[in-house]
Amino acid sequence: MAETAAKQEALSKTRLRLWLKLLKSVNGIEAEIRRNLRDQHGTTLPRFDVMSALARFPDGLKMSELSTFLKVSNGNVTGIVDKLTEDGLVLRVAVPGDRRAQVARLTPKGKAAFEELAANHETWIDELLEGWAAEDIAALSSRLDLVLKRQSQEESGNAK
Amino acid sequence: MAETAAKQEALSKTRLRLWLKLLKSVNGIEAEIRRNLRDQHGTTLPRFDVMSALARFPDGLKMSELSTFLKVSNGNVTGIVDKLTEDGLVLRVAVPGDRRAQVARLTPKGKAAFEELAANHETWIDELLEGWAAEDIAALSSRLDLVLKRQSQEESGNAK
DNA sequence: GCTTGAAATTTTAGGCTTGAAATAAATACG
DNA sequence: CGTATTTATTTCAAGCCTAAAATTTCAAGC
Repeated sequence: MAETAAKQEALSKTRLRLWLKLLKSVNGIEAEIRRNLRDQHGTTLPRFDVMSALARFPDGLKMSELSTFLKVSNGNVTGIVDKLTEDGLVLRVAVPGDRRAQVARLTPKGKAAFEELAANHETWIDELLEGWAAEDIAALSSRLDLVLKRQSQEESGNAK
Repeated sequence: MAETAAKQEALSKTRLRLWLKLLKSVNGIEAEIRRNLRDQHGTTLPRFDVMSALARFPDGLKMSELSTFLKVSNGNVTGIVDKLTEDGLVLRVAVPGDRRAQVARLTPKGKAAFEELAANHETWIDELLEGWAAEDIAALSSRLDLVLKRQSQEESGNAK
C-alpha cells in the first residue's frame, strides 16, 4: 500500500514531538529540583546523587563502583567526592589488600544530611507528579522498560 | 479511614520510583544523542539546539530571544554562538535602530549543516522510541501536559 | 541637554562533565 | 624473579552552564 509509508512517516514525526515534550518536562522537573537543592539546602544535584548512592551502601563503594553506578566518568566522581570530603560528609577508606582502591562512605554527618535531603526530595517529586495515579504510572513504567531494555542491550553490545 | 494515609504514602514512593526511571530513560537517550552527534558529526547537543532554534526563525533571533527560547542563561548562548560563528555556521547581524541588540542567524552553510543533522536526529529518535505506538504516545503526551502546565504556572508565579 | 533607570549583551567566577593521559599498584606469565 | 598487561584512580584540557557583575545603549522625565 502507498499509505503505509506515509503513516510511518507521520509516526516518526509524532515520536520526535513526543521526545521533545518528554525532554522539556524532565528538564523542567530537574531544573526545579536543582533550584530546591540550591536554595533550600545549599547543595547540588550531583552531590545529592553521590550521597544517595552511598546511602544505599552503608559499607561504602569503591570510586569505580560509584562512577559505574551513577553512569558518570571516573574523573567526575573524584571531584565530587573531594568536595564532599572537605565538607565532612564523606570519608575515603583504604581497602585492605588493594592499595590502589579506596572506598567512599558517608560519615554520620553525611548520613544525617542525606536523610533530610531525601525526605524533601520525595515530597518535591510527589508534588511535581501530582495528578499521576497508580494506573498511569504502571502504564508509563512498562513503556519505559522498553527504552531501558534497549539501553542495556546497547551497553553490552558496546562493551565487546 | 486509616488506610488512606498508607495508600498515599505508597503512591508517593511509587511516584519517586517512576521519576527515577523516567530520568534514567531520558538521560540514556540524551547520552546516545550526544554520542551520535559527537561521533558522526563532530558537534554537540547545545550547538544542535541553538542551530535548531535558529532554523525555525529564518530571520534570526536576538540573543535574548534565543536564551529565552532555549531556557538557558544569556551568558551561555553568548559562548555557543561565538563558536558557531567562528565555524561559519552562524552570523551576528546588527539590529537597525537598536545598537545594543544583535540577531543571530544561520548562514547558508549553517542551514545546510543543520538539515543534515536534523534528518539523522529524527531517525535516531525513531529507533530509540521503537515500539511506541500512536496510542501510547497520545496517552503519555497528555500526561506530560499536566507537568508542563504546572511548570508554566510556576514560571509566571516566579515572574511576579 | 542631563540624569536616571531599564534593557541587551558580554564577562567573570565557580561548578559539572567528559575523554584521554598519567600514576601507581596488582596480576599474569615466561 | 622480571616484564608486560590490566586495574583503580587522579589529573588535565576543553566545553557547558549558571548567577551575578559590568558594559553599553536606549528611553523617559525634567
